Amino acid sequence: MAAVGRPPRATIRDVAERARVGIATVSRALNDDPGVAPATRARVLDACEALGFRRSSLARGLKLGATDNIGVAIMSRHAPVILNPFYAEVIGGIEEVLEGADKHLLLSSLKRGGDLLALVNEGRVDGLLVVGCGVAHEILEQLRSAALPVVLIDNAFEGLPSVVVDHQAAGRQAAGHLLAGGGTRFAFVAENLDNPNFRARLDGFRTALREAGAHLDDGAVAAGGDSWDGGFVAMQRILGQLGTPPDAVFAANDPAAMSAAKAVLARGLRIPEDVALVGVDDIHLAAHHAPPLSTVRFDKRGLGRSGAGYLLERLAGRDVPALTVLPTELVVRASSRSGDGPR
Amino acid sequence: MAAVGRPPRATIRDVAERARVGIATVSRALNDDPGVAPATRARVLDACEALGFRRSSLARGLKLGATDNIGVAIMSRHAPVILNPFYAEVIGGIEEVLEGADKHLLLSSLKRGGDLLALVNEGRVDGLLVVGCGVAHEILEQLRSAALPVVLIDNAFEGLPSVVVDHQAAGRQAAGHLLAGGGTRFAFVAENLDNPNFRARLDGFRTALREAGAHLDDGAVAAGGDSWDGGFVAMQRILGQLGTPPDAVFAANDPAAMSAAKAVLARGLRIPEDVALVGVDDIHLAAHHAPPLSTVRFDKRGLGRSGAGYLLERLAGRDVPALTVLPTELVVRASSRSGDGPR
DNA sequence: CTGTTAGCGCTTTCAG
DNA sequence: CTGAAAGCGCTAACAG
Repeated sequence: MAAVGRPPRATIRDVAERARVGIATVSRALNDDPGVAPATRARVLDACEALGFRRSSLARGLKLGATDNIGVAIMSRHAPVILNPFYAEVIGGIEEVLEGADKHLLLSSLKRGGDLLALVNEGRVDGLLVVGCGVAHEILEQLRSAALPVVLIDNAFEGLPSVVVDHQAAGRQAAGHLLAGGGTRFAFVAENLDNPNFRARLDGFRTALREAGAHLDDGAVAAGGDSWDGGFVAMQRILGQLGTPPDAVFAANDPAAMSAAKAVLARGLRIPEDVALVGVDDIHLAAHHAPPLSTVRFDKRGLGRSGAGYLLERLAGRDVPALTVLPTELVVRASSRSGDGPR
Repeated sequence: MAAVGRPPRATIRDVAERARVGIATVSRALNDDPGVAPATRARVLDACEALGFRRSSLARGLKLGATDNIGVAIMSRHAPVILNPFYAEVIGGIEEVLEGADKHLLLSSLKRGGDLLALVNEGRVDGLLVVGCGVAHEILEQLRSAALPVVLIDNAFEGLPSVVVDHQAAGRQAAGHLLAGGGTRFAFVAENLDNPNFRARLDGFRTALREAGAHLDDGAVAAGGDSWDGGFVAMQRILGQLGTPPDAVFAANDPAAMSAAKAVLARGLRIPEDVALVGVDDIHLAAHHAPPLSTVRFDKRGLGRSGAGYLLERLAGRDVPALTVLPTELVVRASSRSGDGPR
C-alpha cells in the first residue's frame, strides 16, 4: 500500500536520451538559448513532457549559486507571529511581489535570532526580509555584513535598507486633529508601551501637543495589557486617576481604541461630545464601530510590497534607498467629529 | 559602496585545510559520526567557527535528495489568501510543528494549480501541505501519484491523507441548540454559498432540522456577498421575503452572524428574545459582541498542527490515517439563550 | 547548431 | 580513525 515502485524522477540525461541529443542541448532548450534548432527544441520539449521532467532546483541552484527562495523572518516579541493581522498584511504584500518575480517565500518566525544567521549562511535563500523590531542589534550588525542582501521592514538600522511607517507622524496627526477639535485634556491608551511603534506614536503625540502648548499628563498615559481588553483597562485606570476625565483620547491602535470606548461609555460619557477618540490602523471594523472610529491609516500591505521590491532590486545588483518612510493618513469619522462643521 | 570585496563563502574544503584534515573528516564531524577522534572533531569545529562556515543546504540536499523544506500551498477561491485569518491560524499551527522538526516552510499561494505540480517536481520541497478546497480534482489526482508525500488540510480527497473539520456537525449542533431553545422558524445566512465549508454547515443544519421534523424554507436561506456586510444583506433579504420573521438564525460564520444581527436589530427585533442567533468560528470578537454571540468553535490551529504532524510521519516512512475529522464544539452565549434556564 | 567535459559543495563508499 | 575519489543533476565553457 505504500509508495513502492514509483519510478525515480527523470533527469536531464533521460530527456537527452529520449530526444536523442546531448544533455547540453537539453539544458539550452530549457533555458531558451537562441542557438537551438527549432526542430531539436521541439523534440526536447516533447521528451520533457513525456517524462514529466522538471529541472532539479537543487542541482540548478548549486550550479548557479542561487535558489530563487527569499527568506522572510518575522521577529516579534509579542506575538504568535503570523497570527498578528498586521504581519499577515505585510506578508500579503511581500507575497504579491515575490510571486510576480517567480521567487519562493520561505517563512521563518524564529525565536532565536541566531537561527536567522544560520538561514542566511546555509545558502537556503538568496535574500532576506526581516519584518518587525524584535531583532537584537548584534544580529542586525552581523546581517549587515552578510553575503546576501537584507532588507528591513517596520524596523530601521543603519547600513541595512529599511522600510518603515512614520509612526511619529501618526501621533502628530492625531494630536493636531484633537487640538483642532478643541481638546484640552489629553490622554493616551495602549495595550503596552514596550512596542517601539506604540512608543513612537506616543512620542509624536506628546511632542505635537507640547509644541502647541498643550500638555500630556503622566497620569493620562496608560497601558492595559495585551489581551483584548487592554484599551478598556488602560482607559479605566486613567479615568480613575484623573480628577476630570480627558476630553481627547489617542489610542495606540484601533482595538485599543474600541476597547477604550467601552470604558468611556460605561463611565456615562458620550463620544464624541464629551470625549473625542482617535485610533491607529483603520482596521475593517473601525468604520462600523459605534460610533465610527476616527483613525490614522497606513499601507500595511505597501510595507511588504516596498520591502520585497527593494530586495529584488538589490538582487539585481541595483542600489536602493537606505530608508523609506511610508506616510500615514488621518481618517476622520464620528468618534472625533463633535464640533467641526455640519453633519 | 557596493558589496565589493566580500570573501566568497567558505566551503568544506577550506575548513578541511584549516583543520589539517580531509574533507571527509569534516563531513563526518559535522554529521556527528561516532568514528571521529575527539581531538580531530574539536579542531574541525574550531575551524568551522573561525571561518563562519555553514554547510550549503543546496549541495547537501542534492547529495541527500532532500531539502528540509515543506511546501505549504494555500488554495482559496475567495481570498487574498494569507489575509484570511482562518488560514493564518492554520499556518500558525503548521509553523509550530515544522519549527519543532527543524523544517522550513515554503509558502505558496498559487493562483494556478499547475504551479503546484511544478513545485512538487522541482525538488524544492520534501513534502506538501495543501490547505483549502480551491484545488481542481485533476490536480489532486496528479498529486496523488506525486513522488513526495502530500497531506490535505480542510479538504478531503480519496487517496490523499486529509485533515478536515466536521462542518456538517457544526450545522447539526447549531440546529439542535436552536431547536432546544424553542425555535420554529429557521433561517440560514452566509456570505456566499460557493464555499464548500459553508455548504456543509448548511447541509448539516438542514438535515438535522429535517430529522427533527422542522423545515428550512428555501426563502430562508440567503447569501449576501463577500464584503463585510454580507450577513446584513442576506438577513435583510430574508426579512423582506418571509412574511413572518425567523426566530432562529444560523450564520455560516461569526462575521456573517454579527452583520446579520445588525439587520435583525434594525428591524426592531430583539436578540435573543425574538430571534436566537448562532454563528461559527468563535472569533475573538464573538464574546464581546452585543449581545455576546453563540457560536460553534473548532480548533483552526489544530488543523495545521495535525496536517503538519501527519506529513512529518509520512516523511519518516510511517503510515497515517486516510481521514482525520476534527470535532466542533457549541459555545452558548447570550445571543441564543432566551428561555433555557436562569441568567 | 550540437556534444563532451569540468565542476558547483557535499556525503559516502572503499582503502588504508 | 582518516583520506581519496566518485557522483547527486545541472550549466557553461570549449571544441567541433
